Amino acid sequence: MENEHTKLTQSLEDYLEMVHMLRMAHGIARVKDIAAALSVKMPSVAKAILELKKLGLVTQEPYSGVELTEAGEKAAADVLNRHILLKGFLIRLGVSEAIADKDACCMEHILSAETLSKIEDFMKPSNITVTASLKKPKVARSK
Amino acid sequence: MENEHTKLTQSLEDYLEMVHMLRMAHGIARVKDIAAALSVKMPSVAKAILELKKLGLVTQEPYSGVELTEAGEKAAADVLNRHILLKGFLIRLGVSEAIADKDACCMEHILSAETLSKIEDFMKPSNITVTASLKKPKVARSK
DNA sequence: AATAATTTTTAGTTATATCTAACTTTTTAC
DNA sequence: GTAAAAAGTTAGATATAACTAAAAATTATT
Repeated sequence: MENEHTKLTQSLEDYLEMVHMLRMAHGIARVKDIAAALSVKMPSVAKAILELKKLGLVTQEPYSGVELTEAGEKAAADVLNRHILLKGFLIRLGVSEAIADKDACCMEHILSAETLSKIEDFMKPSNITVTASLKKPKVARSK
Repeated sequence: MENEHTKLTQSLEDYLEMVHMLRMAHGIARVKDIAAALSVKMPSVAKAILELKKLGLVTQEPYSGVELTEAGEKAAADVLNRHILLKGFLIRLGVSEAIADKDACCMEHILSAETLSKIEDFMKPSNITVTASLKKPKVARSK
């Protein structure tokens, strides 16, 4: 229960999420790889990791990979789930994958629970959008 | 043509948009009202206005209301149009008005042109979402 | 095993964006 | 028309989040 209710900054959420993704992809989250993935320099990563340590979300032996605590794992998974939901949502709207990924990455930090919940509803398979047929009927209607 | 291509920060976009809204609503945008509307203190507004002046987006006689330059008018209208589009979009998804307004206010600064364009498409009246009938048929089907 | 290369960390700088406190100008009220 | 109140400004502090430069530790090469 510790400091789980300390609202993370957007930046720290990004770092936490990236640690999670790198650990899933390569088993280990190195400072160098986090920096490359987020397009920042290594000292920026070092400072962020220090913050996340203070918040009890990650641990790190000096000069080695970053690990997630239980609370960190949960927080990272939350962010990642929002990312996945939003990316899928944008793709459903017709946005290209690269842009959907980029925009989801911004949206994941700012949307309220209510909006996220409505987007979840929208993504349920029973919600079907009718488009083309109403715009440009391709076949002449019978009479 | 001046410095129109200086990408504004999210914060400066908010101030510019608020100047525009207050001028439309009350004819004048006072420091005090901008501060109240954005929930910041007056010195924060003063600094922001100084920045916007440097960028050639607003003018201000000392100790009086803030005016928009032509470039400022255009930039503010852009932000406001995004706001209106996004708020309507969220409401269409079922989000309450207050939350739609709040979330639109964050989204308006971060979404790519492509995503905004797809959201515009979605909002065209010919796009109709079919929901309830597929979830819970209220009438027994014939046969 | 010594040296070179890489990785990580530390220290210090810069920019943005907020704040409080204090000062100035303008407006309002008597 | 002066005194009080309100509005605006200036100055200085704090926090976040990035950077460069340089030091320290680890890993790789020969």
